[in-house]
Parts: sequence; C-alpha cells; structure tokens
Amino acid sequence: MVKERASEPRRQTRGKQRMESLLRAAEEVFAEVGYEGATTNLIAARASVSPGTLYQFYPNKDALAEALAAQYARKLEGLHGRVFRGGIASAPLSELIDATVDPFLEFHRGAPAFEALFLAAAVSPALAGRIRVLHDTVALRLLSLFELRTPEAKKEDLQWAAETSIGIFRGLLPLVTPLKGPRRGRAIRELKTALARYVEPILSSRKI
Amino acid sequence: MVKERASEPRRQTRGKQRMESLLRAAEEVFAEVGYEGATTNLIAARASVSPGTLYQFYPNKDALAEALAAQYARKLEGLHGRVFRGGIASAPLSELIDATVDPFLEFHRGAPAFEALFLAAAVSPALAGRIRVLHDTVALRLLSLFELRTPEAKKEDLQWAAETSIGIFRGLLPLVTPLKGPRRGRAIRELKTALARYVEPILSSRKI
Amino acid sequence: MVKERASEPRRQTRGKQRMESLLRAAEEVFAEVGYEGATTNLIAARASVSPGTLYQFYPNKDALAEALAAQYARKLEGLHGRVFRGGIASAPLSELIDATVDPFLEFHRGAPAFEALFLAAAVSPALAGRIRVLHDTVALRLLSLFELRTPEAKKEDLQWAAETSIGIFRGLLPLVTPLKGPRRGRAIRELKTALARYVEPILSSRKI
Amino acid sequence: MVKERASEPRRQTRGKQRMESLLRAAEEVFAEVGYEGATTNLIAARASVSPGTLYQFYPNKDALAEALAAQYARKLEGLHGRVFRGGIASAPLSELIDATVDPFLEFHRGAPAFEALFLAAAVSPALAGRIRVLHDTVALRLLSLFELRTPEAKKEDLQWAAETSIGIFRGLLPLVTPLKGPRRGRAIRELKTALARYVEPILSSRKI
DNA sequence: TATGAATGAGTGTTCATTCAT
DNA sequence: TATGAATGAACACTCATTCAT
Repeated sequence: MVKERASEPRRQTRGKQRMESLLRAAEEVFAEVGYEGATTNLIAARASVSPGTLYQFYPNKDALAEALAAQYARKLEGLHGRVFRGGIASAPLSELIDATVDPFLEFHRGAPAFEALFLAAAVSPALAGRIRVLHDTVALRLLSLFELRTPEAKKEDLQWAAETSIGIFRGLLPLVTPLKGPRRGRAIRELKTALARYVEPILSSRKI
Repeated sequence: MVKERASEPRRQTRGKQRMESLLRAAEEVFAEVGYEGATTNLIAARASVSPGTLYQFYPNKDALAEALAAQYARKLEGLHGRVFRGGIASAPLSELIDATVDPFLEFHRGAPAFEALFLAAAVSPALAGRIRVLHDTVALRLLSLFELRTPEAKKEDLQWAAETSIGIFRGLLPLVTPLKGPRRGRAIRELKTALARYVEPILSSRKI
Repeated sequence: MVKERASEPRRQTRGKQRMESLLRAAEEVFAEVGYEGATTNLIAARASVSPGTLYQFYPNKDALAEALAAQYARKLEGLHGRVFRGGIASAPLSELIDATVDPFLEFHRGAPAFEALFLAAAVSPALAGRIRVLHDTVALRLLSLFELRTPEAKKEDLQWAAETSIGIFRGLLPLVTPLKGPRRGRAIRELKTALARYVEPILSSRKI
Repeated sequence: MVKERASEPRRQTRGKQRMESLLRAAEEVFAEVGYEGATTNLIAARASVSPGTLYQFYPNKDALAEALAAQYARKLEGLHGRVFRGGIASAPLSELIDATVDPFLEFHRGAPAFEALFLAAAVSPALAGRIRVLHDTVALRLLSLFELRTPEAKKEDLQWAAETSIGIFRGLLPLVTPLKGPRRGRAIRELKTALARYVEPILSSRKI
C-alpha cells in the first residue's frame, strides 16, 4: 500500500473538502430560508469561510444549487435498486409504493434542501433550468418503473403519469416534512395513498 | 349643492379605489415575477402611484399579499354554490370533480397571483401565516363537501383528505398553468384524475 | 409674476438640484482619481447622500459619465461663438488658434473631469461609446471651422485633420493641466504651436 | 560530474525564466484589457502559474508594470542606432521622421502593452512615477537627436520640444493602433505630418 | 392625501494580496 | 520554490421603508 507522495493530492483534497463543506452549508441555509432567501455571504459564514473562498469554488449562487442538485441526483440514482431487482416488477402495488416512497423519504432526511430546491424551481424558471437534473432523474426513474410494469402502454401516457406523480409528490411533501411523530406517519400514509390510487390503473395492468 | 358634504365620503371612496388599484397592481406583479421577486416600488409604479402612497394603505409587502389573499378567499366563497345546491351531493363522482375543479380553474384565470402566493407560502412560513385565509377557505370548502357526501366518516379523516386534496392541487397546478392548447387540456385531465382517484373512496361511499 | 403653485415644482427642483450636485460630486471624484478609480459610493458620499439616492437619479456609473459629458458638450457648444462670427474666417492663423484654444482652456478650468473622461475613453471602448457626444461635438466644431476656411478641400481630409487635432490636444493636455504659473504658459504655447503648425497648410489656403 | 554544483545556477536561471514568462503574460493581459482592467490572478493564470508564485517574483501589480516598462525602455535604447549613425544628422526632415517613427512603430508591434502603460500613466500619477523610465528614455533619446541637429539651441527649448513630441505621439497613437490597412497608413501619415511640422523649425535649422 | 426624494443595510461578486503546506 | 486555498475590504447596485414637503 503506497501512502507516500500524499502531499500534492492533499491540497486538492483540501479543496474537495471545502467544496463539500460549502455544499453542506448551502444545504443548511437553503433548507432554513429557502433558495431565494439564502445569501452567499451567509452560506460562506456558515461554512466558516470568507465570501471570496466560496467564489473560488462556485462561481455564483446558482452554481451551488446546481452542484447540490447534481449530488442529490447522484444519490437518487443509487436509491431504488431493490425496486428494479428481483420480482418487484410483479409485486403487489402497495409493496411497490412502499419500496419507492420509503427510500425516497429516507433520502430526503439526509437531503434537507431537496424540498427548497424543488419548490423554488417551480417558481423560478431560471433555477429550474439549472437543477433540471434533479427533476429529470426522478422522472426517468419513474418512467422506467412504469414501462417495466406496463410495457404495452404508450410512452407519452407514461410520461404524463411520471410528471403527475412528481407533481403529487411536490404538492404533498410540504405536508409531511414539518411534522413529527404520528401526524407525520399519517401524512406519509396519505401521500402513499394518493400516489397508489393515481398509478394503480397503470401499474396494475400487468396483474391481470 | 351638497358638494361640501359629499367630499368626506368621496374621499373614503377614493381611498377604496386606491387600495383596489394597488391590489390589482400587486396581483399583476406577483403573477409576473413571483412574490419574492416583486418589489413594492414596482407595484407602486404599476399602480401609477408613489411608494409613499402605497405605504399609506398597506404597511408592508406582506400586507398586500394578505389583502389579496383575503380578496381571493372571498371570491372563492361564492364559487361552488352549484356543488352544494341541488342533487350534486349524490351526483356521479366525475361530475362532482368537474363541478369543483372547473370553476376553480375559471377563478384562477381571474386571480393570476393565486399560484404565486400559494407556492410562496409553501416556501416561507412567515407568508404562509399571513395568507392562511386562502388555504383555510379552500380547506373548509372541501371539508364541507366531503362531510355532505360521507357524513358517517370521522371528521379527522375528512380533514386529512381535504389537506391532501389541496396538496395535490398545489403540486399539479404548475403542470397546468404554463401550458396552452391540447397539452393544457391533458394536464387538467391528469389533475382531475389524480383528485378523483384519491377522493373516490370518500366521495363514493354515499352511492352504495 | 405668479409665484404661487410653487410647491409642486419645488420637489422637482429639489430633484434637479440633487442631480446637479451629484454631477458636481462625480466631476470632483473623476478628476481626482480618474473614471476607473471612481466609486459610486464615494461619489454619493461626496454629495453627502446615500448610495441609494445616487441610483435614484443615475442608473449606474456610466450614466454619470454620460450626463457629465453631455453637460460638457453643451457648454462647448456655446464656446466658440466668436470664432465663427465676424471676419475671423479670414483672420491670421495665430489669432484663430488663440480664439479656439483659449476659450477651451478656460472651459477646461470649470470642467475638471473633462480630461479624466477623455483619457479614460481612449482606454475603454465601452466608455468611449457612452461619451461619444463629447468627442463628436469637438470634432464637428473643428470640421466646421476647417470647412469655413478651406471650402475647396475634400471633406475626408478635413475629417482626418479634425481627428488629428483632437489627438494632439488629448496628448498635450496632460502637459498643461498639472502645471501652474510660467511653466503652464509655456506648455500652452507649445500646444498652440503644435496645433498651429499642423493645421497651417489647411487653414491658410484661403489667404493666398 | 558537476551535476550538484550546477543546480544552484540552474535555479537562478529558472527564476529568470519565470520572471520573463510572467512579464510576457502581464504584457498580454495589459494589452488586452488595459492596466486597470488587468488582474494579477489573470496574469498568473496566463503564465500557467499560481498567484502565490507571481508574488514571489513581483511584490505587486505595479511592480509588473515597472519591470515591463524597464524592459521596453531597454529595447528602445537600441532602437534608433541608425538615426544617430552616419549622415542622418543632416538628412532631409522627412527621412529623419521616417527613421524615427517607423522603428518605433515596429517596436510597438512587439511591445503590445506599451500603449496601455503609456495611457494609464497619463491617468494615474502613481503609475506614472513607477514607469517613468519609459518616458524618460524616450525623452532623452529625442533630446539627443534635437541637440545633434540644433546644437546652438537652448537646452530648455529642446526639452520642451521633446516633451511635446512625446505628447503628440501619445495623443495620436490611439488613432493608429486600432486601425488596419489603408486607414492605418493614413493615420500614420497624419502622425508623421503632425510631428514633422512641429519639429521642423528645430530640426531644419542645420540645413541652411 | 400624495409625492418622490432619501435612507442604509444588504446583495452577489471581485481581487490584490497572504498563508499553510 | 511553488501551490492554490484563504482572506476581507470593497465594489456596483437594490429595495423595503421613512420623511419632508
């Protein structure tokens, strides 16, 4: 195991760490005050760093959102492995919904700015363009799932279904996130119910 | 000549007109650039009035949103008369959905800032508190409808159903509003489908 | 003499005064530290005003330069009346040069930012475009003068002569302005000599 | 094997090379965006070097300008050999002007930041002090030439003539440099004409 | 009542320069 | 010697809000 020669990469490592810590700071701030309310100076301060340092790694505020969205998208990629493996394609609907929604909520716990970005994107087309990855990743994921269960359906219909599912999600997430305890559980149940009932005709067609 | 006596009330009338025109200006600006992007100076200019005048009638930006929300809430009050009158309580589900959603979309056409306020409220708790009326009005309206169709249900369940319906609405409205023509029709259909499927078990119970 | 109704215009008057005092402050600061070195905050402070006030009247730094240049151009318009009146068209060359340069130097005393703007324009094309009036006013003035004395010359030649004269001026002004007393007199003499010798073949053709 | 001994001088050599490449980078950047617009970080990047390295060789931005000016001054020293050698001292004026201006313009092609420095110096006294060498070199050169042609003149007059010539140059260079093709030729002709006419009484005195 | 000038802290961003490695 | 991360004061500019008239 060679460990020498580490001094050169160390600087790069420091840079990577800074970028990461800035991203974490941005995440916190976005989550607390929303994207529009967030301030680059505040983010820098939260990362215990001067504004100049922030701009050494991210050319502007949007870039932070974009980088965070990309990171989220990457995390989402690895999320639903189970859904596609094994016989889930033919599992009962409720199980499928659980296998989709639960990991997502779990992910969401560790991605506190996800909601802020998603909501802000619905308001600001400029931001929406920047963080398109996030939306597209989720949409593609859902589309694949739908196609797996209903290969005979027209692609356009499934795309509409994916968009609509995302919309339902976006609309109901604010019901879930501020809650704790049993009320949170209830909100999650409603979310799952709404999704399940909406996609049921699509996802169940194979079962016949 | 009652000219002298008339001047007092006229002044009040002028004030009302000013407030109304300021509200219309705010509505336009909110609709165009969103709540956060809106500027009191811009709103004043849009109303052909100085900033000082604006602040004579509304103490701050939030107050404009609040007043607008209250106005919207009042308009919504009178919206679904037909749904509650006559036999609609026992009409088929799809008809009920149409009778609920269509007037709402019609209202939305004349209330262009509704979406901006609704979305901004999801981001900013402060604003959410200010324009609670809007949300509460819709929630109450839905609750009444649900109670009418399912009197035997527990109130809490129906409240959850109302909140969830609102969430679905909030999530899918951004799918509808930017579109024109047939794609808009399709988006509306998805919205109605999602809502119909979600509330079906609640609203159909009477039909048995 | 009606003096009433002055209250409405008074506010406008105040605005005009502010614009004027901001222009004077900009003039001072440009003269002291050059256009690039000048700061909008410094200009505002020099005018004993907040930055916001500055921006209420001038949308950006360039606009200040432009307004100042326009003012200078206007002053220059009224400057050389004597040169065109009377028999100056056939006066001896040295008299003509005096009648052109002296008023200009006099003007320059009351336009301390002229040099800063002129020099900065030679460096920054962006600024040059903004304050083109200044250059164009002087160029047109010289062209008219040349045409008056040498109507038979080709216009293009006279335009080159005007541009070159301006260039000589721009190059020699920094020799004059920092000096006081007899050395200043000498510098002015060199300036006049350089100009006179350059334009002599053009302006003297009529005398034959 | 003198390899060990050689490492010391080689390091010095490397340092010299670094300084040279930094100077070339500064030259490029000054020429492109002007002295004020130039950024030490940009210069470092242009030299494929870190900012820290730049500051190891030049303590600040001014120092780069100074070093560049010194280099230019040195190049100028060797420029007009021909003018002073042989019988040029008694050559016709136009030939003398050509022999002075043409090499200078040729030099200018290989010294792209010359103009930026010269113009910036006219704006910023601080910079002017730093790069005085440049100005002084040219002034001395002209003075020598004038003295050669007109030994009987008072030195002060010739100094004024030198300063004025430099001023004419500074003022007309911006007319020449942005142009290409025939218009450039014309501009050069005007420059030479202006200079020739100005110095004619001085330089021609010998010819009688 | 209405105006619009005035405020000033704050915004995103830059850059000459320093510092730890 | 060289790196590049780090600084922080400064910049141009904004905007919710107040004030003098």
